Amino acid sequence: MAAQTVKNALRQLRVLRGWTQQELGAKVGTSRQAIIAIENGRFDPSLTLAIRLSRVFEKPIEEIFFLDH
Amino acid sequence: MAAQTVKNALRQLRVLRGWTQQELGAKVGTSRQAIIAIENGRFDPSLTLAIRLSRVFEKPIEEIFFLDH
DNA sequence: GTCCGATGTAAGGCGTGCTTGACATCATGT
DNA sequence: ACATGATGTCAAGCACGCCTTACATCGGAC
Repeated sequence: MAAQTVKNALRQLRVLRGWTQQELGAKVGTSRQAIIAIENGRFDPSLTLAIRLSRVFEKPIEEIFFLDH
Repeated sequence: MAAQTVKNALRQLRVLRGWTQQELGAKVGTSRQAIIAIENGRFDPSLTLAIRLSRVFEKPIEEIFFLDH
């Protein structure tokens, strides 16, 4: 089953900027489905993708992704 | 090909603190071999592991892992 | 010269991250 | 009624992250 261990603020940040999932995917060079899966907690992004996301949102990784405990 | 796309300052930070690879692995809950592979650029850590590493080094992820371009 | 800690590599295996393509739903607009 | 855009799901497939076990090397201490 999978399941993510990291929570994230992707959807909130994306909607705030008025971007669609497809637009965000294009910005960071990944697929629309990958964005959906990450936003909905089906799995965690790779470190590479997390860094790209933090760049397009102009926020440090620690303010986008949260690991419990 | 594989190969990492993210460069990191793990070895430098680890040696500065006088930790062995095994000790660092234990601190972040991973194996000695995984630490070696990451330090030597055989692959990138997962986001979860990157966050754990940033915590034991008490440094933001951006100061440990570097993505080109 | 031998032991041991630290580092490194290799192989087999498993779950996950991500891809492409196809299809479903719902809201909005015409 | 129909089209379109945004979101979501599913499935097959591939590469990677990480594990365990095992073995090799090198340096320092005795």
